[in-house]
Amino acid sequence: MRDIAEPEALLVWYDRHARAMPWRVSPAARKAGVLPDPYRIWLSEVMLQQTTVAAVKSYFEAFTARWPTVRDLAAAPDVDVMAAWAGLGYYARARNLLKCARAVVADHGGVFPDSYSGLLTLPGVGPYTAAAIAAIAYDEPATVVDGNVERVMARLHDEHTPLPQAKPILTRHAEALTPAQRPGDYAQAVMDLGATICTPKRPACGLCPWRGACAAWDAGTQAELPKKAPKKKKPVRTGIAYLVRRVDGAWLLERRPDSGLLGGMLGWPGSDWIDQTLGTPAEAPPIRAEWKTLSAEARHTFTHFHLRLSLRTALVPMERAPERGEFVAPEEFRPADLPTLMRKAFDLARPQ
DNA sequence: TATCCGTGGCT
DNA sequence: TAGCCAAGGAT
Repeated sequence: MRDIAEPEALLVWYDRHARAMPWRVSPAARKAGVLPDPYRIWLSEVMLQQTTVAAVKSYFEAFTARWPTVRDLAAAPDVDVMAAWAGLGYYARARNLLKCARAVVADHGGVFPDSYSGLLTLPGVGPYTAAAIAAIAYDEPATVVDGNVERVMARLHDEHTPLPQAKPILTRHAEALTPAQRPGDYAQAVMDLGATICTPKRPACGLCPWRGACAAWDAGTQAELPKKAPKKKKPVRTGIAYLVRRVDGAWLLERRPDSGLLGGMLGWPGSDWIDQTLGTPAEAPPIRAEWKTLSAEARHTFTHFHLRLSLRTALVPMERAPERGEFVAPEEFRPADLPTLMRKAFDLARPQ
């Protein structure tokens, strides 16, 4: 006979095994009445969307050191925030981050809404993030459903319906378990369980506080859950990027359009990127110059395609005016402000 | 509902 | 190496 999964059992486990994170208030401190700053919870949750804790930590520290409050962030220039986000990926998050900060200041007096529905109206805040902020920052019994929770619920209930079709079912299971006591700790506990015990591969069931309640454990199916729809193969696209240096050391860079891939980020001027099967991309030099082609190409994989970027370099005189982009003085140019693809291209082209 | 949107670590 | 995966949201 299988046990019933009890939130209390998970909380006991969490009291002993909660991982320290820069934005987290420990279970002991929460019991003493300490609640985290909603600004820091919001910022961390946006950064954590589809992103690992390890990757987020340094960005979180940098953002909160530079912009300690939502008012500070709301007042920041767009280009500063985009540059600070460079390398973290999914750049729409950074654009929405600013929109959200400015909305909180303009429409909510600089204070984050304390309800799920209020949070859900904010840019870049969806069902998961709204529930996470409500639970963690305000201790409201909101149910968080992220990839960890989906996996834990699929295993607890031995649910074989593939994702994303199974999402509503798994959400109902998660809602049924959410406790009225310590909902903030509980939300973090389920996600910690998924991240450290109920892992995608080789789950550590021997250490799991819910093993006695787990239908997948009983059936021996835990390693194959959750089922997922098969993924499509990524096509290969090719393009050309032009890395232009002026004789004074300035680099020719171009701000990408606000929407679409790498939207709002700095990059090297270039051609369209076309599917490899459609031939080779048309040259699109941003300035008149004598071009050298690098033997190495920049390779980078995005969410839905592989890119092979051919690199052209040139040195141009002071008086030469570009048709696209703007020259950035060497003392103002930081490769770390570029998205990873563009930084790879720079690393291949830069003088040693 | 399906597609678009990054990156780095791990196996 | 190539695929998988991570505290999703917008359209």
